[in-house]
Amino acid sequence: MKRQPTPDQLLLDQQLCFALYAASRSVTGLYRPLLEPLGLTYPQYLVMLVLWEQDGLTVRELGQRLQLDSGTLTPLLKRLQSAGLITRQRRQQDEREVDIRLTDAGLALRDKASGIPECLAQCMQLPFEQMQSLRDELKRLTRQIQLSPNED
Amino acid sequence: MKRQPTPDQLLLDQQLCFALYAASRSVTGLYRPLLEPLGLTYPQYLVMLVLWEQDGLTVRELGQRLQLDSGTLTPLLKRLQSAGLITRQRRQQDEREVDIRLTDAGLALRDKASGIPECLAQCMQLPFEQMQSLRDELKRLTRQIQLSPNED
DNA sequence: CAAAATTAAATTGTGTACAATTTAATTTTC
DNA sequence: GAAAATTAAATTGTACACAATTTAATTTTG
Repeated sequence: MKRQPTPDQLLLDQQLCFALYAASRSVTGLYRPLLEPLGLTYPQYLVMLVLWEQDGLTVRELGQRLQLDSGTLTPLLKRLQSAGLITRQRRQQDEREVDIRLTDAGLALRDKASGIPECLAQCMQLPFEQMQSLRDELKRLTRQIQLSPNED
Repeated sequence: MKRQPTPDQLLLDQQLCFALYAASRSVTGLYRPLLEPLGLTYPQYLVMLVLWEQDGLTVRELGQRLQLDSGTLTPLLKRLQSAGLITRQRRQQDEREVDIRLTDAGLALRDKASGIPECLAQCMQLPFEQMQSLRDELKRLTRQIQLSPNED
């Protein structure tokens, strides 16, 4: 009954997926103390980034941008609404769609968030160029995955 | 009342964090159809990878390896136990610790999982060397983050 | 144009994540 | 060696993710 050693391909340290999963959660952890004074969670911060860039999107458009569905966004947006940062309103021209808009408070929060990216760059100790190339390689990977047919 | 354009630093597409977050969820999505026949979720698969590598760890040791706490692991491990893949037992020499061990079924599942890494590599369309370097850069980033004092 | 198909959100249910607290066992200290 | 401190899991509570279904509005089609 000699036990086979785990083949290299199944070793945790070999996995790109785990490196990604661990890095993503670590970076999110860096944001936590910076976002806490703003009263935002990390996914909520992402929504605010999108809205600061372009206000007045539908839930669907926000979802496309962030790759999140209404099952995730609807409750998250309700919390942002409770916090007074956004409004949610059915559109007149198509009542199926819900228009998400920043309140004055939501817009004002951008100033308080403006220092966060630089603070993060400090924490990560990555030269700007290296940060860019890592980011772009990850984007390429994500795009590649989403193009592939995902057998159905 | 002219609205200021969002500064570059706050643009979603500039964020390394979002590239990481999106890539991690995309890759997890690739695993889903491959793990479903094994009856595993992605975090459960990670636990199995660790146990296939070294059986008989405590919850704390598993947590160190995967960077997860007992709040996440305890219910996850209970599900693996319900699925008949592991056993959970208090250790005799220290009753605070819970020993996690593979059942025969849990060990046998390794064979069914052995093809997954290659399948993933196919999907991601990344040359092996590039996959390795991306993985190692992510590990370096994670290590860097976890070293930094995280102001307290 | 009315029935069928499609679409956008919301809802439901399961499974993480993670902070904070609790419980129980072990170590340390006085 | 008993009280205090520490430690390991478990528990509690909040907030995602995401599959699957439901609801309501719009579009397409026969």
